[in-house]
Amino acid sequence: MEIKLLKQGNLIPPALREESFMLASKLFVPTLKEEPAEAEVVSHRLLLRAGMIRKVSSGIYTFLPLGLKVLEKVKNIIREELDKTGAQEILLPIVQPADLWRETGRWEVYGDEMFRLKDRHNRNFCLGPTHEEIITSLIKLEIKSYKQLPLLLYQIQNKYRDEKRPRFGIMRGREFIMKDLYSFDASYSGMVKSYELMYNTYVNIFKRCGLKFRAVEADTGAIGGNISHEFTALAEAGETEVVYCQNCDYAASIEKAESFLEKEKGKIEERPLELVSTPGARTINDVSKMLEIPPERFIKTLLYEADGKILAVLVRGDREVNETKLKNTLGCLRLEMVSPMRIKESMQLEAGFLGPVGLEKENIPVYADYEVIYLSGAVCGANKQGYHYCNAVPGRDFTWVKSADLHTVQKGDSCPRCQGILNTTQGIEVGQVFQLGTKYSEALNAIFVDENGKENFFVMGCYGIGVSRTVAAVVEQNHDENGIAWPISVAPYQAVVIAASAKNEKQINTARKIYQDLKEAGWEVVLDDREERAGVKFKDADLIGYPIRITVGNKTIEKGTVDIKIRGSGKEYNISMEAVCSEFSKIINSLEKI
RNA sequence: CGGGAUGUAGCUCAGCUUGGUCAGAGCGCACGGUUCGGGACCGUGAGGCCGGAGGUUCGAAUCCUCUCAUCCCGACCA
Repeated sequence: MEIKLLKQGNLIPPALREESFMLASKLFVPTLKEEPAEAEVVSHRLLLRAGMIRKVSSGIYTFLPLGLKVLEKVKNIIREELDKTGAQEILLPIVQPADLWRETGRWEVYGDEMFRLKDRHNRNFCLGPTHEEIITSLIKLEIKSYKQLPLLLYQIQNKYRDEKRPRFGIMRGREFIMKDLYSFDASYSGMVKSYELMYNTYVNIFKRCGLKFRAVEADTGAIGGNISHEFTALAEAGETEVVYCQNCDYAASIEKAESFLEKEKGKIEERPLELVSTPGARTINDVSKMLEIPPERFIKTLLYEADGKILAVLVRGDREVNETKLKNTLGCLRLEMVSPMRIKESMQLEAGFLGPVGLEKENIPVYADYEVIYLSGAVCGANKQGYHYCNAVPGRDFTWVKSADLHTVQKGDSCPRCQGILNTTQGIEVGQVFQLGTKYSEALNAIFVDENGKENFFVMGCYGIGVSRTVAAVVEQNHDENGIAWPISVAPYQAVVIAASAKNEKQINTARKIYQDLKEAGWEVVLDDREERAGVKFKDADLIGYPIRITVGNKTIEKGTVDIKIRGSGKEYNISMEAVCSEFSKIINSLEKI
């Protein structure tokens, strides 16, 4: 008997089942009046307070109904734009065998950041931090001919990275949702076309999500490949620094950004090397003041340990070493600065007195930043406690094994393209696109046959969007002191209809009518039917961030009108009840254009 | 992984220095009443073995040791 009922779906009354999702009295949206103690950044705080997410463990979150709705909106925008390009959606597994990762060498490279696990047979697996291996092995088995190319495949999937320090809620989680797309082409030129297609698609996707963003040149990091761009949503809370030119369209991530090399800037008349006593001056600033020579005429010497080998890096005194560039120059896996303690123990010297002169005798290879080798008389440590050299000339007084771009660009530097002035800004990296080439297809021996019957490696690209992070970025850019103000495109619902007093039958019936009309017209609307005071419902509406709020109350009901308030702009309209549906469409249209 | 901090009611916190009516407040929740277009008010009530384990003590939320968790800064990172 019970089974029969279940089959017929009669256990829940149809009316309740249908409506409970859109009645505020039934919606599972636990809003918080007070600031959660655990949250620091705006998006984290507001997503918690608006009842959209809850923390389960550090960096691991549950999405509640409204949070999930937003997530799905973003996903659908992504799907729509990608499907337009001919890309096809698939779903790859989260649990992946270690063997596959050993083939590309990344089982080792990924290190502690990878969640690893064993099955009951003691075989090694990981929770996928990314999916190049698994998709390449799929393509290797299934795609044989150039006639099947190009192929664009994507998935939206949970990814796992055991971050050393998860933070900022869903902005940097250990479990997060990502869209990743992989392109397979028969040639490099084909790959570039796929890359450009994706680049343009990303622009459309992030525009539709209502984000202010920039596409910047980026380092390729652990994914590998040559050319890459990051899509960075501009936000104070962002963790990545972006460099851009005030004059031309050059923009790059701080890891990648270069500055124009001003060879003549450091030129002065060469003088003989001079040892000067600088007791107690441990920093460049100290010595600079003591000798009255500006920091840009200093050479900063830093010791690093790269894959177990000690080396020295030289940058100008006013510069910071860019460890990403250094890593790329050295081609090493692990890079760490040698601690001042260790320097003191092994060289009987405080780190502040390190210098390049005589380092070759110590068998320490020297890597010099380009800017350093154009200095024609610099101050540097003398490798002797309490002493510095003046007038050190590169090539004359010391040598180096390699010179390269090793410094981090700073605000005010010159643009490498046009020599305009560079500026910096903070951002949230919401997407990144890579030209991978054949890195993975070679490692996994993934081959197709071309039109001449010859075997070739697939030429690949990969393209990621942090979906959950994008949600956080949207909140960072669209909020005020009262809460979130969702762009219409990703809002969990387009509107809320509030009966100022739910106990007033006339009000609640009118509100219900408007709600049903809008719903029938195809809009996503919530009816706030809770028996709360109006203020409570307004506060919640602002916090949750419904783009449009329709209020039915005593102020207007006698006149046969309702109030419509736009969350983003704060604009209010008083319109007649009959016109609600048509006005609503107009308002939505105007909001979509913004 | 280094540095700092915090764990007491669903949430935000007080109490810990000086061990003994210290199991507290506000919000939230339940019930009753008054209110009703910007997080109202009054009353009543439910709810916590004070993160966990060990120790010191006649007695521990409070002191000591260990441990776990969380957050912040740094390092690290598609």
